[in-house]
Amino acid sequence: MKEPDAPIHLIAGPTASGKSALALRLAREIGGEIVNADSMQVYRDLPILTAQPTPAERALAPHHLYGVADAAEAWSAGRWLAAARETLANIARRGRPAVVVGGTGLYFRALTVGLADMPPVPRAVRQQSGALFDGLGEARFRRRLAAVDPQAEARIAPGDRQRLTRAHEVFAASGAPLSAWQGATTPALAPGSWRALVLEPPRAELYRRCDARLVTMIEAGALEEVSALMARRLDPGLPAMKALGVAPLAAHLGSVLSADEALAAAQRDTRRYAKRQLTWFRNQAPDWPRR
RNA sequence: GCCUGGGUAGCUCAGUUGGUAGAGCAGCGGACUGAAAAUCCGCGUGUCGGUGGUUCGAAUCCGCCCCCAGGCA
Repeated sequence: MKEPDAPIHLIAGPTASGKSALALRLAREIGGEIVNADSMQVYRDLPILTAQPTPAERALAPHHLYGVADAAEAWSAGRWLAAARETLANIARRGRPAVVVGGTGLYFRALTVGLADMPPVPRAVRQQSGALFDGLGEARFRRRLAAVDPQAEARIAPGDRQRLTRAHEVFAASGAPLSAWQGATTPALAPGSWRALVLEPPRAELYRRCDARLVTMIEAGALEEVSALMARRLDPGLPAMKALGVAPLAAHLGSVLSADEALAAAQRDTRRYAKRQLTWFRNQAPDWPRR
């Protein structure tokens, strides 16, 4: 009788919930390898501010997909999924269990439900869609979109420029509506091959940990990280530039905010993010066990 | 102890001549298919310090008490 494949453990939860520590403990216990499922921890420019595992922690078990991209690169769910598939395949080839840990719900969905298999949208097309939206205004842009993808237009909430332009650019680049592409997806992970767990600390405690962590990050050099990142003068629209804390800390470095104001803003943004994550897992992954 | 100014949402405060209260911030709920630490939608959550009284009706007026901040002793 064939031994079942080494299982894949998925550990999800809001920021500051203790996911990384749990993943590390589990990985050491079962001889597994850790794979990052966090959209910001893939960038190497802000290891402190994005709470990446420290070198000491990383020495205790193999870690993958942490700090593998440059902030000047724009990763995406698709880019991450491709990297994760490859990483997981390699781990499986070694016959070791994998522990996928992170807070990006969409990435877990890509793994367990799948991502529409559509061609990438050229940067120029994307810029055109954005410019069109700004030129026409939402109402007229929506009419234009409804002509080619009425389903997407009807589904996207008022004011959601990002999704409206996304639907438009996919049609412009591929000739088929986004809704059609999204019709069928296949999970990257075979059903039954994985086990998931969602960490859900009590709200008050989670917020305390978020607040405390920002203080620790600043003591550990988060400001210097942001300072170095700002010095690169990258496109502010890049994903890495939107990491929590970058905007307020940069504002402090530019003397727009006091240190206290910047800290308070970064803490508040982090709490709000944690709340959004809780909402996502609560409603998008209601069947996953909690702890 | 006396005088003055305050006690209204988690915080800072508004509240016209009495008609069971509203802003900002914080917070809460929700959406989520390649920017997802993103993007967007929705929601006042309240013994008006307490207690008697006047009144058809009190956050608003009166009495007493409690608390806070200043001032005088």
